[in-house]
Parts: sequence; structure tokens; C-alpha cells
Amino acid sequence: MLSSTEENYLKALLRIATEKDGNGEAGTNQLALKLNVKPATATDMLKKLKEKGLVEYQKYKKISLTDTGRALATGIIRKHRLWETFLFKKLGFSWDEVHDVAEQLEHIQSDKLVEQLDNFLGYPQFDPHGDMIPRANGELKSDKSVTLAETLVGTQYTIVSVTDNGPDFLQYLSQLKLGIQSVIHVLTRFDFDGSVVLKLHDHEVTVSKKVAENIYVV
Amino acid sequence: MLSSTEENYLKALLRIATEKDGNGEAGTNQLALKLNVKPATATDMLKKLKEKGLVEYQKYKKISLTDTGRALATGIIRKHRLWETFLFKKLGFSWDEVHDVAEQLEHIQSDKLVEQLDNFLGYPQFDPHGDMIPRANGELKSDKSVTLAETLVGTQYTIVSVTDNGPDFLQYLSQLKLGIQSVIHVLTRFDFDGSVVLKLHDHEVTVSKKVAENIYVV
DNA sequence: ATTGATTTTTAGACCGTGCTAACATTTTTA
DNA sequence: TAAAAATGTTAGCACGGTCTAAAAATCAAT
Repeated sequence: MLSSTEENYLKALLRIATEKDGNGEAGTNQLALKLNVKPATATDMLKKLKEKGLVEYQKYKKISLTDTGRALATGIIRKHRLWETFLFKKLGFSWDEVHDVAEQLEHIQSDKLVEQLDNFLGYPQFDPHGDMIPRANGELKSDKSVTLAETLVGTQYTIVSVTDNGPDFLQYLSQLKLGIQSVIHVLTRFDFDGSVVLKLHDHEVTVSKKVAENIYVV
Repeated sequence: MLSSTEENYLKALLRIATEKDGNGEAGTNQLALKLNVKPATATDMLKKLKEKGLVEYQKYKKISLTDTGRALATGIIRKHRLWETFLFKKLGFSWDEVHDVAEQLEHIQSDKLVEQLDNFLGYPQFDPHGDMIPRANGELKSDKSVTLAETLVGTQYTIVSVTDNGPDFLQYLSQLKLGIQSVIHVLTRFDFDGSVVLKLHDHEVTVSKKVAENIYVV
């Protein structure tokens, strides 16, 4: 049985491993940053997780999950996204409100609960942010397509997913009227700062490079 | 913000205060027993809760909740029972499975969550064990009627509620075909041990005094 | 290849929640 | 009412998870 804290470390490691930008290799600092703890704290926990056979770790080396560790982390992501879906679809939470509550709910221990929830929701494939929900067996097709920062000027795309970076980011998108399934037309990209100008229905919006990198389109 | 541990102490104190058998006065031992900790541990926590203004407590004296403490405890009970109802009605959990999971879910912090859940469930009045669900404002009519141990021989009653003493007890009742709304006829009470003989539909069952004290009827 | 910057680890401390052992108080009972 | 039993408290320790400060290892740049 893992503590919530341990689960959070595993989850963070999985996120780092599947992030597009990085090379999939996690370092202590990076991990600590993601969890809002000091690197020293992360080091301690890594020793413990290694002891339990959940991470591959040698001091001063990069960190990766073992198969067991990855399976557990995937299970937590699954729970997180199922709860987000529940909150959004059944309880009328908005896009940007679901994350924090799901962050708590994901640590509830009950296999039956998550399977019944999945069933209750009709075995959804995507959460409210458009992210894939892993199946019970751990399968996950993470076809994260392409980010808005990498699109071709003059082409039309549909937003399929956004990175779940907390309420501020999501509210910002909502304000811009950007959401899952929004159809956009890429008008311009400014090379000096990477910002992108889009046409959306009738109006135009400009987003920074940073924002563009967190929006996935097809 | 209270820790889960603190919440559990408040909840236990409220349960002791509203138990019929006791005199509503909680002692350290009794509290520790209910929480599966040692009395010394409970003493420490009581000091902390007193510090926070949640319990009335002087060393070697009986313990009671302050108004604030009781309000918080009631809120936790409310969450617990709403979650039980959700698990039972929406996710197909059985009577005896809901408690342990609700024990975890009751500590999730989100006012919106509990209000939306209440709404989603159609503002239920009773949980699957027949216990009253407190309203958001803390109202709770605990008309716990009368226990089977106090009934008159030769009279007919309906079971309205049972004490939630964990899966074993609930499974035992199910096995006896005793549930909420079961109609029973009290045939005999043996004075020497307080056990009760009931007629239920076609068959007769005998329950011990201990069991009878945990079944509420009208 | 050496130096300097960055990353990571170690050592020692703290807080929350639990424990045991010993002591203090209250209650029961003879 | 005095002794015995039950109940409750204190003191000191342990463990998980966190921190800071300082040392060690690795990486980057000249």
C-alpha cells in the first residue's frame, strides 16, 4: 500500500517521462520542482521508492520508473481522469475546477470503486481536457498529435487536448473561447518570439509560444 | 484546515455524544477505543483540538464538542452518508461495502463537491443504513426511534435503521434477511440474556441482545 | 583539462501522529 | 473510608515527510 505522497512521486515521474519537450529522463531537481518540495526531500523519497522496486535509481544518475512503478502510476492517472470526467459530466464542474478535486480523489483506495465509476461513466476514452484515460489493464495510446507551436501557417486545425496546467491556464483559454474541439485557423507565427495568431470563428486571437506549446491539435 | 486524523476524532466524539446507550459524555479511553489508538494518543490530540477551539476539555474531565466542533463533525457525517448513498445507488455497491470507501471519501475537501453530489443524488434524506443525512446547514433530526432491544413482545415493527458497525454486522443481518423496511413481529424476549425471537415473513430468527441494541424500529 | 556553475546527496533538525512505560487521578468496592 | 481497579496523563521514543546548510559529484565552457 502506497501513501498519497508516494503516489504523487510516481505520478510526477510518469508525467516527466511522457512529456514531449524533455527527453523523458527525470532528474531530482525537476522532480522536486514538479512536486513543490526541495531536491533533498526528493532524494530521500527516491531511495524509498527504489527500495520498494518502483523506480530505477542510482545516486547522481537519471531516474526512471520500473514496470511495476509505471503500472501503478498509470493507475493513478486513470483514477484522476475518471474522477475529472465524473465531476465534469455528472456534477457540473467546469473545466478548470475539476483538477484540484481530482487530485484528492485519485488517492482513494478501492479497485471496485474505480471500475464501477468507469462503468457508470460509460467507459469514457477522454477526460475533460481531452487527455486519454488509460484502461484498467494499463493500455494508453498517448497520441498527443502536435502542439500549436509546431503547426503550419495558413492551415486549419482542431484542438484535441490541452495540458492540464492548473485553473489559471484553463480559465485563460476559456476566456479566449478556446476549448476542446475548437476549430482554428493559423494565420501567422512571429519568429522572434514564437507567438501565434489564430482565427477562431469570427475573431482573431494571439497566443504566446508558451501557450501554444500546451495546446494539442490535429 | 483539519487533517483527516483530526476529523476522525471529531466524528468519533459526535458519535459518542449521540449514542443512545452511553450518557453522551465521552471519556479518553472510550474515544481511543473507537479510533483504535492508545489513550495517550487521544490525550495529545484532545489538547490540540482544545487549542483549536473544537472541544471542551479539562484534564481528567469528560469531553464534549464545542459548537464549532460539532458543526464540523456534522459536516463530515453528512459527507460520509452522501458518499455512501452515491456508492449504493449509483455504483451498485452493497450495503456492507459502502462504509470503508466512504470513510476515505468523507475527507475530500471541496464544498462544491458535496453540494453538487447532494443535488445529483436528489437531496436524499437517508443513507443506505437508514441513517439521517444532515442538511448543509447542520440540521439533523436524529429520531433514532427505539431499538429492537426495547420493543414490546407481541408487537409488529418496521426496521428503519441499523448502526453501521462494519461489514461483518451488516452481512450477518443480510444473511438473516433483515434490512431497512423489513417488517418483523417480536415473539419472545428471554430475560436472562436479553435475546429476542422474531417472526419475519414465514420464518423465525433469534438475535442476541447485542444485535437487538443496534437495530432501530418503529 | 581546469574551473566554475549546476545538480544531487548527506547530515541534522522539526512537526504530526502514533507508541510504551511510568505515574497521577478518579471511581468502585469491600 | 481505605485499598484496589479503572481511567487518564506525562515523558520519551519512532517514523514519515519535510526543511536548511553544507559537501560532493557532474556538467559546461573556456
